[in-house]
Amino acid sequence: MARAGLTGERLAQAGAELADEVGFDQVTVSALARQFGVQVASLYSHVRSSADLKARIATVALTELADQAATAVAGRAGRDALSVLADVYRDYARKHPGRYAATRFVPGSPTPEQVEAGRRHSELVRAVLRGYDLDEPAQTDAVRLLGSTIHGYIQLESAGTFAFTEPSSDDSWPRIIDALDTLLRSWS
Amino acid sequence: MARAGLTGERLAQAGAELADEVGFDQVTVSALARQFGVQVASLYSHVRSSADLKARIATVALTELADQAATAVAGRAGRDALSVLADVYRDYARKHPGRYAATRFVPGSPTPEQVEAGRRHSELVRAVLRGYDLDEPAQTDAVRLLGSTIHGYIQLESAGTFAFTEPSSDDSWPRIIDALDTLLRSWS
DNA sequence: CCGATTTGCCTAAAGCCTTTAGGTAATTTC
DNA sequence: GAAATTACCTAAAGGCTTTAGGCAAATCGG
Repeated sequence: MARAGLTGERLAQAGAELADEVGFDQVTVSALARQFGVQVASLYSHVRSSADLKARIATVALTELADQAATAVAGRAGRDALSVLADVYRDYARKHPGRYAATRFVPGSPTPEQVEAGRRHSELVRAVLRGYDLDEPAQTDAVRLLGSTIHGYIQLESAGTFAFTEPSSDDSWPRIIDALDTLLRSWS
Repeated sequence: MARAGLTGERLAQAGAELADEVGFDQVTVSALARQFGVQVASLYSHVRSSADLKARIATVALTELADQAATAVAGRAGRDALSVLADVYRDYARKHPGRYAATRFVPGSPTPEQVEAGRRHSELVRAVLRGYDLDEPAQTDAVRLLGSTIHGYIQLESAGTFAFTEPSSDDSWPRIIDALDTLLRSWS
């Protein structure tokens, strides 16, 4: 019998694609095995559990997102950097809803890769904040504010909370980013 | 055989309590049946499906939260109102993590009760914003900003994102609310 | 108050998902 | 080419969801 060539890597990658197609919650070890035309139990040689699979998908997404954000922010500062960073997150969430949902998956204790990815993300936000000259602890407050707002907006938007009401969500978004920029500029 | 006296109402209520104890994701029709000392299939006379049960729990939580917020905001304005409203959400999330998680449950199409509860929430935020004199569309933008930030913060905080780093999450929170107050005051 | 209807809870069963145990065959290593 | 490793398999147990069909308790009409 020919082998499918499964590895933890490929499963996480395929799981990420599957998540975008059917939704992160619908990603199961069974569904993934079906995709590879393989028996369910076979995947358990590469993945410890269903939660482990999801954690791996989360890592894929978190890393991919950090890479894109890093590229986008490079060479920019101030309002420009802030806007581009926020857009990367939002665009990623729209393009890869399953992967984005995966980034919210928190296993009991995060893996080292996830901790590292998390560090990269907050480091990027801090880089953007360099353009606003804030001291500690204000800088940490600002990181939390930006993270909360951007993530919260994406979350509510994708839940449909802003749909069917004027102004459109697309119109509110840049104005909210503008407001954050103003706020950071005058952070007491 | 004595009857347990199940109704959709009581199941939703018990489901909400169970959610706080074991986590919203762990609330299953089976677990609930076990709590009532009743066969699983019996619940299906009162609840259409697992998703229906979760939607009912979401409605319970959304309504409860709107009630508390309405009480807290009554008779307050400006920064005071904003701060109290935000605290109600955050305290509710800490006290009732399962219920709060339930508020994020979005079934395919929301029930009329959920739509109504959602309307109440945005209406409350609008009431708070009356203290800041904003015209449309700025007011809607501001509603979205506040909703995103408050919800986003609670979400990240409960995921542990802010844990183990200085300043404590409790310290950042009021400063972020302050910053939002300042921002709203000077919304261009 | 009693028979008829409704309603609440039950048993049974099928389908899907997770996870473990233990086996066979393909691949790699020496 | 033999030995060791690795990839995938079959089997099986246990949990959750959901539907179908049945009995008994509560309620209603006369």
